Amino acid sequence: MSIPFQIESFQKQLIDWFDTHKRLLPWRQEKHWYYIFLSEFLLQQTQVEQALPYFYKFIHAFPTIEHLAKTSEDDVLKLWAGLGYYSRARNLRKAAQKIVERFDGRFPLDYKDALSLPGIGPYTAAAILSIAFGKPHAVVDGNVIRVMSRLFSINEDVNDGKTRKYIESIVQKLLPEKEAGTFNEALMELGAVVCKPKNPRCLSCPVNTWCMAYKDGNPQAYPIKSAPAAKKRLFHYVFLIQNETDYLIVKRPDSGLLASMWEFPSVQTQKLTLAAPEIMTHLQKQYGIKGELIEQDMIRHHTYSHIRLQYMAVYVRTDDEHIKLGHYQSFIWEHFNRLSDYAIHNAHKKLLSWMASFKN
DNA sequence: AACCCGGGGGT
DNA sequence: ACCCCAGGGTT
Repeated sequence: MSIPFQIESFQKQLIDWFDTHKRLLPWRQEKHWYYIFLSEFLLQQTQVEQALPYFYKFIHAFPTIEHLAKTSEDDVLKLWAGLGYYSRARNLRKAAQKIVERFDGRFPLDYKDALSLPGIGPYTAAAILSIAFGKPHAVVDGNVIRVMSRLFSINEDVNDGKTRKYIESIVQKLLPEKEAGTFNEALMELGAVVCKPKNPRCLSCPVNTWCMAYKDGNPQAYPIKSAPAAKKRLFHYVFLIQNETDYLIVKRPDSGLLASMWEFPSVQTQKLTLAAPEIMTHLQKQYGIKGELIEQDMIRHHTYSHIRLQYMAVYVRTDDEHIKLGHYQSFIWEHFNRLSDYAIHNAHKKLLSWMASFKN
């Protein structure tokens, strides 16, 4: 399609708004590519406010790409714990290693080379190359899709590959060669702050005179999306097992859900209404541990993007020391006060406060 | 193309 | 309780 307005006016209006209204973020102060690189990993599927404390932690722990390349996977995961999508942390470290070893410590300026880095796809490659190096690559993220679908009232499913290509072609036409990075940042900032999913602030929008959805009075109707798949329902018993003074934690498999994160040994069941002897039978069959069930927690809920998990923690005392690993990578007994040294995912982190009530 | 992969914020 | 989302990898 051809853009039904003067593109230069649109660009200027958007960039002028960004210059005066942009949020002051740490990776916008000194525009070193390493800061952009780190922030883009943190910001995948993640809000700025949520990513901020992690950015500071990582910059402090790994001031340069070389520091990041030299660290262990466990250390990266521990720093990432609580942020979710943990493959990002593993890929971040692998990408740093490849940049140091293959590209001499400098970010590759070729788009295909950037795409070859683990954890860097079309969006992140375009974002880093445009924002850090001024290369004319258009970014298409959730914000851009929402803004474009409203600007041009796109009545097609944005989850469809065709629609995605269509939006990409539009953004490429709107992109200014000279200020590609600023324009990209401005477009995403507009989506995050003004052209929000709900209650868009159209009266404050610098480009509302060109917005078809605003003209029609239905910006909230966009973007049009097909219904997501229904979430699976899972049930877990989670065992807080005490041996003398220490608790048992285990390391998850290195692929799949919560890969390589630490947790309390768990079993999947069909329901959460088992009697105590049945619960302990599961524990013995799966992990080879005999013990005494001291106390049961309440049923808790945890929702992932595609799973609705209900789980119940069980406080168990045992004299056993060794366990059957099952699908876990490894196990270790640790004092309650030391559990925070491990990368434990959020669902099980919630159990620490309950544990505090009976630790001794 | 479909599915897998977390967590917090908004309503 | 249910909605939304600053994507990439795998199959």
